[in-house]
Amino acid sequence: MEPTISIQALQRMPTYLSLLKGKRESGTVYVSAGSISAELGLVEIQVRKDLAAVSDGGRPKVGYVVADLILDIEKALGYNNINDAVLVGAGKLGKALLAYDGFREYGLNIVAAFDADPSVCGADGSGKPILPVEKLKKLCQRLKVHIGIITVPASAAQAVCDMLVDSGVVAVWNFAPAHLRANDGILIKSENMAASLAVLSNHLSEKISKI
Amino acid sequence: MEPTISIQALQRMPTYLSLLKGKRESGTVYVSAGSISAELGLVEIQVRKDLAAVSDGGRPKVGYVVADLILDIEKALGYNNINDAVLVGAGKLGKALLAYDGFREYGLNIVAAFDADPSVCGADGSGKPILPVEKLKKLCQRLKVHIGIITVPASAAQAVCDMLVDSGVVAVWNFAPAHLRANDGILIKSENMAASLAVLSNHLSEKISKI
DNA sequence: GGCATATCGATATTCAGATATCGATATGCC
DNA sequence: GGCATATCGATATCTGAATATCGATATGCC
Repeated sequence: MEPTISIQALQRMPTYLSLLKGKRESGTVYVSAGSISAELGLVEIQVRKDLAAVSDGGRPKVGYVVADLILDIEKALGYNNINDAVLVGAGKLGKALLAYDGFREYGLNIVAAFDADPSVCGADGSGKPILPVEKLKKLCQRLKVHIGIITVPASAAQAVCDMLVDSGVVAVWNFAPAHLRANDGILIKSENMAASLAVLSNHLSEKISKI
Repeated sequence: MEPTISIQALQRMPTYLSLLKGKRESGTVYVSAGSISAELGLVEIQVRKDLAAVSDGGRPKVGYVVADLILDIEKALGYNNINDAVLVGAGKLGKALLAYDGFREYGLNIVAAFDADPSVCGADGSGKPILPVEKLKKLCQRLKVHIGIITVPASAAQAVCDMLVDSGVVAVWNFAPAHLRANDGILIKSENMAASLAVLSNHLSEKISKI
């Protein structure tokens, strides 16, 4: 194992995981790559290759043991050790993410939010504190936080990113519509809605023009 | 033109657009692929190839005319004609998107939200109506809405997707952590946070294990 | 126990996108 | 006007992911 899974394969893992957990609930013990692919609308080959990258528990004629496969995937994803994260930018989106507790399932725990505007600081409805951004570095270092979530306007995003990296963060989840740069070894994963909209919009304009 | 731009290139367009608009504001008239790449931290080649896919206005020694380039990109993306959209699932995320008015800039206008739960229906703080899901099809057909946004739980996502397609939607923006299927010609763009988290988490577990 | 079959794993092949190379062209200086 | 240079566009190579092919192996029936 440990053959560095491709990004795309990694991104499909949560889907497998969710399907497998459903199967486990309903008491299914074995599952084949073929049945998974049929249920998810993917091609069998891809499922098999993805699973091969994280597990070697597949047996011909039988398939995979559901419970084992779940553990293998979770291990590959690192969901076992819950990761603490900080969030910077307590605007609308920031607060929505802060209040959303579904991330725990994926091993993510937001411990605190930060904002440059002191008027929004204080306790949030979610129970998580919103702190002045000056306290960011200290808290990250004290709690050994390695994940930072950016929900500030685009213009401030790069500065916040630098600040996070300086505080010891090695994985950044960026929701600002900006292209961020950081040294090697720092992973930046952008949730760029503008980029998605570009794809949708382009598809639509091609589609409509054909009508 | 019209050489079907690659998805990845499309997704980079909003970044270019935002940079270019900044330049236009500040009165810059010409811009070269090299300077763009430097400012965004990309490689020059890629910028040139991306721009070549949407514009032929580049002149040696001079570069591109900022204003023309903006128009070319917007034309390729179809931002000129504002697209109406409906949103299904007026939960936390749904309401946040509904209230966010920044999408207009990208040519997207959410006209109404729908929910299966009648108790959340009515007027929203945003001024957009939240309607019972039974009215979805009629409204889509009447207003010729072609974009649907899904913010329901994963278990309901596929059903909602089918319903949208049946109502005439050809581009689906999916925020549910589920893999959706639809006929050819229907574009499904998923904003899968779980997938992103998988990448972050995996990076982190590899990183930490090395320490 | 042997054979048919479901299913996996390993090894090609193909494809799309990213990167590199090189020639072409417009500008500006001498 | 001619030459140096910035910058573009076209073509070629490389890389990584998706897809296809085929042999290997475990099960269960006869």
